[in-house]
Amino acid sequence: MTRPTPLSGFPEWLPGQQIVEQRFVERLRSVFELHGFAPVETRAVEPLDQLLRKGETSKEVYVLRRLQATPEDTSDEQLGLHFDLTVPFARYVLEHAGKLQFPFRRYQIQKVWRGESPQAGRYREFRQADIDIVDRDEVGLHYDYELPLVAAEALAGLPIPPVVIHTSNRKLAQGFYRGLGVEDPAAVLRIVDKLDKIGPDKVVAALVAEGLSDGQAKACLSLAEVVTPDASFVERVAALGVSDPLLDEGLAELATVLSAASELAPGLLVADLSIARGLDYYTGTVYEGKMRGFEKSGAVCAGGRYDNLASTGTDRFPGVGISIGVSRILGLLFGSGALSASRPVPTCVLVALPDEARRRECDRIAVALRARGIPVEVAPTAAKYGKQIRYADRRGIPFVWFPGEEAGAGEVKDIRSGDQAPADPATWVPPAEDLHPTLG
RNA sequence: GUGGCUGUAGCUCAGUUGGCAGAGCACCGGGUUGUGGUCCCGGGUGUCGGGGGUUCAAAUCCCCUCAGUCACCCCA
Repeated sequence: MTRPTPLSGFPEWLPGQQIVEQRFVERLRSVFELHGFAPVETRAVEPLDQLLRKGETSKEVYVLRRLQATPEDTSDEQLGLHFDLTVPFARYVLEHAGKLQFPFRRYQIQKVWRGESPQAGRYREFRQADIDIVDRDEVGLHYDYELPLVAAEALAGLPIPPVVIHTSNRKLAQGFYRGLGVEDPAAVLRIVDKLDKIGPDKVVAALVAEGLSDGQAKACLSLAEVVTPDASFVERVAALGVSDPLLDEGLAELATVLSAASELAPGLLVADLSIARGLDYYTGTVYEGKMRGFEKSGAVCAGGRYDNLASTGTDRFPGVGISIGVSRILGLLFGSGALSASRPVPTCVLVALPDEARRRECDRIAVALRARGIPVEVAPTAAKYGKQIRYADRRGIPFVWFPGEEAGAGEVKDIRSGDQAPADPATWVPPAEDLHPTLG
């Protein structure tokens, strides 16, 4: 048996990192629930036609197939692993609409799969944390600022660099391009989106190469260069002299979002009219959150409004949502050594074992401590005390408990300070910050 | 999916025109029959990412492949 090698794009964390991820997810969940979002989990697979209902995402989807399937057997052939949590949620809403109350707010924290080529912070299997609100027929515009603010609040409570959510509106851009007489708005969006990467001159050149006139290209660039912390982008766009009803609609929507956000949580959202990307089901507001110091590594959260994702012939459930890239954030910060747990094991106390014959006595000490919620393990062997202390030290376990010569007369040592004092397993408590591993 | 760079011990890396696989840190044992970290002594712990080829001889040259990374594409 040769040693297994990693699988490209399928990261696995070490225990210390897994502890970080769990703390991280717990934090997100608690903030989501604080805002009244209900938990949902969907199956890992969806019918392929559900996944591909919108846009050209087929190349990203992993398809499921039974190993023993005969060529004639196509029963599973239509299943694919979900590549995000929004499409499965839209399906879930339609399927359970009769049992849900609208507007429906849910959070969903699960892994998703995409057949992309991996890079730093970019995986084929990764965890996302989504919040979405859907409603029947119409979903209120106020949700367009509520959701990014909840996501920002959840992230702000974690020991990570600040995240700023860049916000734009698909209608605004599309209306602008239409008013300008541009033929292929999608191509323009793709080019304009690279502004921060390739710079204004190359953007104009690429737009001209796409068939735009010099004037059109410069107008598109001017729009993309608009970045404001509040609703003042409206005047900036108006000054560009393009008029179109869809543009006006987009401007009004984005203005509502930005004026609310700049008042409720200054600095978390910026209007950035170069933001164009994201999955193709977005129809209005779009978000792209960037983490300070990691702007080049792409968005750490993203989302937007989707008016047409969930609809049967008669019912329509528009929604707005945002997705936090848990694996990406963790991968980037682990890679730069900027995030770790205070210790790679949950254990708070190691009960030292003086003699194998006294193991039962040590077990009783452990039981007494655990009964009060203190994570404890008993030393694996009756090695020299020096080795047992080192066992704890290597794992970052802060306390070693030494049983006394007589039952109940033990001592506990803080191995960081070396302080050691008599203690009773029935009453001793560690400092609150040592009870469980913390993020740092 | 396309292209560039990289891959040697747990980690960071050295390894000459092809000639016995190395260093620092980490780790293990002992000094120290029972309270660690310092210090001293001892130990290399390795399919040189994997497979194939050239050669008397390959970590070194060639081909393929896997992984990491960067750019593109796309995106969390």
